[in-house]
This record gives sequence, structure tokens and C-alpha cells, in this order.
Amino acid sequence: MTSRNVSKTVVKRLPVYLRILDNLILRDVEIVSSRGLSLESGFSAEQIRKDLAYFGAFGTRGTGYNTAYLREKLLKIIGLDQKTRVIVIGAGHLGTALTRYNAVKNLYVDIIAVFDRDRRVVGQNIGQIPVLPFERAPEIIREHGIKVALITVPEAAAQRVVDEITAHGITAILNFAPAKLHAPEGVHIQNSDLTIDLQSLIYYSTAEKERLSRLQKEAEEAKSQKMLKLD
Amino acid sequence: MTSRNVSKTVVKRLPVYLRILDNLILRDVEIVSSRGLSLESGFSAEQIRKDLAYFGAFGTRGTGYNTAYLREKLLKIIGLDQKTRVIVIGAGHLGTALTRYNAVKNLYVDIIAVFDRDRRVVGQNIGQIPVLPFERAPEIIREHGIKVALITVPEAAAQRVVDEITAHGITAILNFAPAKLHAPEGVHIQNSDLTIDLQSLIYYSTAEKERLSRLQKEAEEAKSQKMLKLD
DNA sequence: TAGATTGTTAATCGATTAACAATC
DNA sequence: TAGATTGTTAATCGATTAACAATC
Repeated sequence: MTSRNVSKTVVKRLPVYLRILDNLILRDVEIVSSRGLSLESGFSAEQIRKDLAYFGAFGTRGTGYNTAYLREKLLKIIGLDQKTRVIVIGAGHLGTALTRYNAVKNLYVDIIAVFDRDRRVVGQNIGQIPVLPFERAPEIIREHGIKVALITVPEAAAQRVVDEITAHGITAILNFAPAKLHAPEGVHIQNSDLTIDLQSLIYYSTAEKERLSRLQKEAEEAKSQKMLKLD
Repeated sequence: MTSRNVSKTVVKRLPVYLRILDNLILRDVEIVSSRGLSLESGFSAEQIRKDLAYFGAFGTRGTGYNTAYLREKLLKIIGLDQKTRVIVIGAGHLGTALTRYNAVKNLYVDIIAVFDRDRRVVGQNIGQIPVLPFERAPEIIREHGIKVALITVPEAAAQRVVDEITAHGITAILNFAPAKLHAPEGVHIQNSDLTIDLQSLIYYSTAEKERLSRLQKEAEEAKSQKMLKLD
């Protein structure tokens, strides 16, 4: 149990543990070992024990972890012990999909509204959730004390949106626009660029070594061509 | 220029460099230094130079990198020098959004088809892309030599989908289902769990220290309660 | 008590940063 | 030549893994 800040890599794994615990509890499993969590998550048992130990001693030596108890603790650690109010900026395809998905599947968040500048979508509903004009974002953010926003607007609009919403109280942003966004000190921006995920996947779709050795060969040929000219 | 495999963290940054180069070229910038790339990407200049050096020497000392030349090289390195054929499994909200998004914005991929088991969506089109019955996936994968698939089906269906498509030639999968999926040796699975991204973001939305010290205090109180009982 | 598994410290591994010679 | 910036080697930092005492 340290008091210094926990690293991002650790924080990224906590929701995975939570999801696994939810599944175990659904199957009436009451106790799970770090080994068991390892099999479900793919992370090593040592790593899981170490991750949890940053926050406290939640297990019982010789036995393992009580699933319901550990789940409760994780909820408090992550900050999901009460529903988090969230807004979505951008009512395009991705914004709509994320809104529908989280409204139904993500029990821990409460999407208050979706905002857009396009008059054609403003006034509609996405499931139960209203699409409001972007001008009303400051008012809604303040009124509901909202801290978390999802941004699904085009790249060109993203920075202006960040400036506006951080000025009115947003402190954590999940950004889907393919751009590096700047925000005031203390605001946490997490990027989720699906294009980049897909492109880095493509790297692995063809045999890595073959492609790179071909590239290497080309470079050598270019080099000797150059040498030849110099002679 | 090493020949051992390049780490995942490096591969994840390559598409970022590519995106920045695309933007620079659009603005008619012909030369960029590692410092310049650093400012646009947020990665350190040293790291960028080192990342590129894994694949070759693409810059000019004293000058920097030619944007068009480096872009060409990166395309070959990542494997985007010809369009990658991709399929999407699952025509729900997320599958539809990803299909539309990539069909328009991602010039490097060519979505051949979307597959679904639901008869109500089969036969429709998403933009120009047909929604086909999942039974036809093996045929289409083989016919077009497709290696890359995006999976946006529910958790319960995801593993069966993986088993089926890897049996017919898929070697790289971008999985959006919240589950750890198992695949044969040599198949690369990359997970993109939006729920987990959002939950780890929520961790940062409230002051980390305050929440954790409260948790710590609770733990100590529980401990002394226990002590009391033992007296 | 014997067996099991946690929590924690030490050892290892890998990734990032610093430094600088090479060179345009 | 002087100034700038790459490519690469060495030093540092951080994260993962190994090991094991504590303890149920």
C-alpha cells in the first residue's frame, strides 16, 4: 500500500479484473485465486497480486480473493461505486454507437446528453438520451457537475471542443478524433484512435520478418547503386 | 537496423508518425526534424529517431526527414503500401459505425463485406458495403485472400467467430468484444475494449489521492474494529 | 500440522532518455 | 568551416517476474 501515484499500466488493468469478477459472481463463484484471475485475464498472477497490493490487502492467504468483496473494493478504487455522469460530444455514427452501447451495457456510467452542432440531429433521441445543441453543453456540465466527456467530432473541431468543455468543468476526456489535443493542467485526455489500432494490426497481418527483410534488401540495393555512381 | 522483432510499443507509434506526415504533406511541408515530429506527436525526439532507426536510416543529418520519402517508407514498413482487405463481423451499431468510418476516412483499408447472423440486416448495405450472412464468411475470406477482421459481435459469440474465421485464413483480429479470445499460434489478436478505456478514464476523473486515502482510512478503521473485537 | 496462496522484497528485463560521434 | 540534426551507444528508469516469508 504505497501512497505515490499508481502507473497508467496498472490502472488500465483494473477494469479487466472488474469485468472478470462480474462474470465470476454471475456464475456464483465466491473465491478466486490470483492464478484464476490470471487464466481469465492473460496477465500473470504475480502482476495481479502486485496490482491489487498497490491499493490494499484484499485477499486471504492460503485461500484467495472473495469475488464480491474484491469487486466492491475495485469499484471504489476505480471510482465506479456511484454512477459516473458522462456526456458525448458528436452525434455522428461513432458517437451514436458509443452512446447506445454504453447506455445499455455499461452499468457504471450514466450518459446525460449528446451534443452536436448539426441542427438536423439536434432534438432527436439516441435511445433515451437527448441530442442537444452544443451551445447548451456549458449549462448541462455545470448543472449536473459532469467531469467526463467522450469526443467523437471530426479532427478539425476537436481542439475547440476541448477548450470549451474544460473551461466549464470537464476533467477527463476520451478522445476518438485522430489528433493530439491540448488541455489545461489537471485535465486527463485519453486517446482512442481506431484507425491507429487498425493500422498497427495490419503490421502484424503479414509476416513481419519477410516484409522487413525485403525493405532491408531494397535499402542495400539503393546504397550500392549510389556507390556505383560515385565510382 | 536490427533484425529481431520490433516491440509492440514501437509498432503502435508508427501509424501516429504516418498521420502526422500525411498532415505535413497536405500543408506542403517537405522537411521535418525529429523535434518537429515530437511536437506534433507528444513522443520524445530521441524516441522517434530510435523508432525509425529500427527499420533503416531515413533521415539526413543536419537537415531532418523528407516528409514524402519517410511516408513512403512507413507505408511499406506498416504494410499499407497496398490497400489491405478487411472484413467486419457484426453489423450492430459499433460494426456499422466502424464500417462507415473506415470506408470513408481510412484510405489504407478496403472493407470487403460485413457479416451478421441476423436475417433482418443481411442483404442491406452499409454505405457501399454489403451485409452478408455469416455462413458466407469462409468463402469470401478465401476468395479475396483476406487476413484482417474486425469483430464487433457480443461477448458470447466472439470466441466461435474467432475459431471459424481463423480456420479459413484470418491472421489478424481487432476485437471489440469485452472478452479474452483464444486463437491458434501465429494469429494476432488486438483488443479494443471501449468500456475498459472509459472506466480507466473515470479513475482519473476524480482526484486520485483523495479517493485512495479515503479507501486507506476505511481499511484502517476496519482493522482497528477487528482488533477491538479481539480484545 | 501440511498445503495453499497472499503480500512484499529482490532480481531481471525492457523501454525510454541522455549523450555524442558522424555527417549533411 | 560552423551549425544543425541524425543514428547509435551508454545510462537510467520503470515495469514485470521470481522468490519467499507470512499466514490462512
